[in-house]
Amino acid sequence: MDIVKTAKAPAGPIRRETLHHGAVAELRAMILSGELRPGSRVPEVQLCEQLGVSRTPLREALRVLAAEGLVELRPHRGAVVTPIDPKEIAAVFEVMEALEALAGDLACRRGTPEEFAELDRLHDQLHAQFDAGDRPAYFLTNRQIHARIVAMARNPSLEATYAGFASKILRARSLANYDEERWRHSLSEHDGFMAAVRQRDMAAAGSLLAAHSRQTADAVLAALNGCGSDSPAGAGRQAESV
Amino acid sequence: MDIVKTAKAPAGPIRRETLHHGAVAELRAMILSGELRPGSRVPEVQLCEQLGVSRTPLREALRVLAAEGLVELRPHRGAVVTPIDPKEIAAVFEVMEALEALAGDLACRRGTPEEFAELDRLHDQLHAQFDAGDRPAYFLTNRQIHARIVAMARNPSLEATYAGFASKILRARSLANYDEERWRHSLSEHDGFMAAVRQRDMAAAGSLLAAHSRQTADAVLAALNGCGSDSPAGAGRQAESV
DNA sequence: GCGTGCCAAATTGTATACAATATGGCGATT
DNA sequence: AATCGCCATATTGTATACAATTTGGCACGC
Repeated sequence: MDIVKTAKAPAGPIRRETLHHGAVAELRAMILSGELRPGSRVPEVQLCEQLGVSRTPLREALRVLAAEGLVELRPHRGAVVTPIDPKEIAAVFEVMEALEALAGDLACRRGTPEEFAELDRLHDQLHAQFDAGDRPAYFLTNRQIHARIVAMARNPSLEATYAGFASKILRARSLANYDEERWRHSLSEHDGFMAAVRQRDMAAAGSLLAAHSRQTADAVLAALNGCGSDSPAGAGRQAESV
Repeated sequence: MDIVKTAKAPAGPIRRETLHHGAVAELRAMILSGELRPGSRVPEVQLCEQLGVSRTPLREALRVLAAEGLVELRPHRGAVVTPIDPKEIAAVFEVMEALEALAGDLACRRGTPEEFAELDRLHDQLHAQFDAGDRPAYFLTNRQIHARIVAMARNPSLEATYAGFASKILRARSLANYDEERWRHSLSEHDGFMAAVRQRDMAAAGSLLAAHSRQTADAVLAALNGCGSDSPAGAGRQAESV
């Protein structure tokens, strides 16, 4: 077999960084984009030739993703992409709510004028994309706004934690697009916390962001399991997903 | 076809853990206990024979710990135990405060009577250990109490995130023992939030736990900055650490 | 016909061998 | 004598080979 190091993977060769680091990025993207669907098994050798790397760096990448919670490793049974468990997503949103509140508060305290202006620009863009009915663009801008707010909090630990939770939510959301009414309501919530942010009202911005997260949680969870009961008090048992 | 060995007993773990999984646990313990000091390099081969494993599982373990933030990997330069950065610890505490508040709130909503009773028992034990002047036992019980509260929140994501942050704080605290006055004050804070917890007062428990976390942060950060930036070797200054 | 025990194939877990890169020392040159 | 450049060494990054374990199937017995 000819191992051609110059072989270009379709998604891009991994050259500057180490192979396993690049493999982590590739695999994470594949999981978040849905290319690797939740619950699907992940045969090592198949991914090896798909990414153009050997088993060693690929396995190291899988361990990292397992630590992030995106895949699950079962000894001697292989790895599976972590299934979307409504219970778990509910739990994630519960923490996310607190993180959003914290981020909103800190962002108001620590953001620079330039950052606030950038936030305003993105918010206008969000409105334009809503008016244009461009859902994908809207959601991208939406994520950028929230990421921007978190960055303004000047807290790398918060930023990293937030990113991890956001990725799990993103996977769930990709399975559950919510309807027009929720979309409109989401935009009005953005109007709300942006008003608080403009006034540097830490308390209001935090609680409005938390409320926005809670509303999003309700919509996503409703779309996930249909019944959509918003009772956060769940039983302690973990439901095994199908 | 069913072999009875596959019984899933939560308290009866089969020692089927893979080598890299065990290596992760070993290394994490070594880092948290301070056996591997912050900033020290981590030569692979040396650890290999020390742990009795080959390089492959060890490297996988290092990747996992790097994802957790306990070690840093520099390409072709080896791994180092993540240094204690006061800035980072401050950031960690900032998030921790929000997590404690959330945990306290949820624990009041979802804890069982047995768990509340257990909490009371641990709290009494804490007092006894304070009266006995047994610092190590006190801090162990302290951690157990907080872990118990987080468990009562019935949120695995919160629990995992909390554990990660707690481990970083633990490393910092091992370098910085705080004084008698702070110790006494810490106990009174425990009295405070325990009173709220007993009454299932979610708001009070959350805010008091957050305040306790903030006070702890002040003490730890003060001790960290007092120690200076770098201590060459473990001087006998910290007599009762851990 | 159905259940049980064993066996073979496949896949993962581990170890070792090879290649690439960073580091420290040595010598030549100015 | 000091500095720059090169090279030897050591350590990490990667690939492949080997061992262990699970799983599905099959023959045998009831």
